[in-house]
Amino acid sequence: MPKEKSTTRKGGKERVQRRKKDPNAPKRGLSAYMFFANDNRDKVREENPGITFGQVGKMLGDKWKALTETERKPYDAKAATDKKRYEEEKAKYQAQLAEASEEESS
DNA sequence: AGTCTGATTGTTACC
DNA sequence: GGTAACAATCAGACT
Repeated sequence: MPKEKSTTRKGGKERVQRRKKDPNAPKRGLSAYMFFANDNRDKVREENPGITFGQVGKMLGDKWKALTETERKPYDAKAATDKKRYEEEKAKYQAQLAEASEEESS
């Protein structure tokens, strides 16, 4: 493992729309957790009717890690698929940059 | 060359 | 509409 830095907002401040140097911002693909949540959100809520987001989120994360790589596989696979999608965006995004640069040469 | 931070993604629930 | 923990992630910016 590279580094175990708490992915949690260190400052716990507003991390909404920030730094955006990308012209067309190729956004990133979804994370395995996103797909995991997509499949668990309704399931967790079903077993926990009336559960608030705070509980769902924490519980989801706990279960997420509870899963083994094998169980994460399908989710990771989806994440990888989404990543590919992002790759296309990134490719186009960079292609546009190159094009713009070329035109700029004019 | 290597690291690290910042930005982004999606969920639900509430104001 | 936006924000809040939850986790991943990845690419660009920085040293």
